[in-house]
Amino acid sequence: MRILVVEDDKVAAEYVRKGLMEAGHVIDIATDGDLGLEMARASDYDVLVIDRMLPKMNGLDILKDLRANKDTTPVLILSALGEVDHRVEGLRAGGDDYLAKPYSFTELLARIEAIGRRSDPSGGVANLKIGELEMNLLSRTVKREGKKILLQPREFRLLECLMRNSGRVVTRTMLLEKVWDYHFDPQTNVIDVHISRLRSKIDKDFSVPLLHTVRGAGYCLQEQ
Amino acid sequence: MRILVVEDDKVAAEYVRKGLMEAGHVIDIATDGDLGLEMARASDYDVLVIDRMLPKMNGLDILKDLRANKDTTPVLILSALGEVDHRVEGLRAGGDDYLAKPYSFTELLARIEAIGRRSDPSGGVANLKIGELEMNLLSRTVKREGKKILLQPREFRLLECLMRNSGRVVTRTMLLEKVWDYHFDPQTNVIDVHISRLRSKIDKDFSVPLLHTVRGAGYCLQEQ
DNA sequence: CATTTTTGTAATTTTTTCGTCATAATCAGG
DNA sequence: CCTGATTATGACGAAAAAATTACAAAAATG
Repeated sequence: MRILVVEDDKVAAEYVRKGLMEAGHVIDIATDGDLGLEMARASDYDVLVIDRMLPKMNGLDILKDLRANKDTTPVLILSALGEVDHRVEGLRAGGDDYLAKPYSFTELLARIEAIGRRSDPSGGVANLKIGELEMNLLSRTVKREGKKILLQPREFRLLECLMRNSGRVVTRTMLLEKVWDYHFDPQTNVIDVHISRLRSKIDKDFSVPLLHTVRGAGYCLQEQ
Repeated sequence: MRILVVEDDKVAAEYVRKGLMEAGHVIDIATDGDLGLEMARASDYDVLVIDRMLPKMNGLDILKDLRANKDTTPVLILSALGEVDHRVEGLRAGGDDYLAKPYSFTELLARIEAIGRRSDPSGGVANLKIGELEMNLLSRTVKREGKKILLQPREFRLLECLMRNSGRVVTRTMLLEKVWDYHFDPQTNVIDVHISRLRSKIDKDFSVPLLHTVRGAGYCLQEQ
């Protein structure tokens, strides 16, 4: 795939370029917003990776400009902080997915390939679905069997993380990192408490549980 | 995988240990350079994670010493300073990868698994299969003839070890090392008990047994 | 600035898992 | 067909992990 990375931090950009090249893609790098927009317009990329914070022109403005001109190239927005509103903003502006720093390269690659593979670029609404359980990232709503489920912000992030990794075990350490931004062990049972609350909302009133505990490791969201 | 972490900051080391354990690996920790080198030499690890700055002996010196003695175990170098030349230094000394602090745990895990996979390509397979018996490492589930089998954590590790060595006899000593992380003989029949439990789950309800006893030696998982 | 909502902590209960022991079964060699 | 050694199995209780509950702190809201 031809990928444009708009990122001002040269070390980070170089690192991403190297990794994506090894994965068999062709990469261009733009180090500021103006250049990024110009390159995105001039050339036909399969995916754009845009940092939210950029010199000269904000990442979201590039995205809005492109979308205003009917450009439907899939866009992945990188944001520095995992704040709730900031994460949705990228989608609102027309992004196809977002990723909060610090991310692992594996994750970045997976998401780039996911949005690049998507057949209908226009319908790039961020929707996650496991069995009868659906999550819409844009409207921040969750449904199971059509019934609306109200989640607290933290519960939403927890479920989002589990849904993005459905079918695989998400360890406690990973949850702390992805959902709480903790890079240490808080020595409390925050996770247990929130899992319990989440369960009472998404599993309690339904016949088949989706959220399974994996003792000694973490949790796994899966059908059956 | 068996992983040695050489890191003097005990809190950081404990955090990494916990995370890697949840991810299903066996971890040893060395809190200074001398000890790290000694342990790396004495035991056979799949991956070494070495902090660059250490008391008693520099991380790079450990690495150089190992490489000078033809030890090719994959090494991931951790460094507090993310500067480019340090990265090059680490790689030049024989490291397989380099990660600058502060890093995300997810990224550390991804890299450890990546370099571990490089030396043992079979290590990265998500599914193990012997005849009709299947193990999914991502969701940590086991099936035989399509039927789900619930295993306890220790039973799962036991089966994983047997499956990775299918067709070969796995000795009791090997099982103690890989499954229990015991480096001594517990003088009890733990293994027998767990083998018995495992059998009752994977073989009992099926016509052909897969788990065979090899008297005086150990056990062997095999078709027929 | 008061009120409501949301989140995190701590205490408690419940569940699960593990290892040991006691005893039974099986095997191999004489 | 014994016999000693090895392996198999079942049951029990301690320990660990996770679930739940109630409450307090913190954050958001108007």
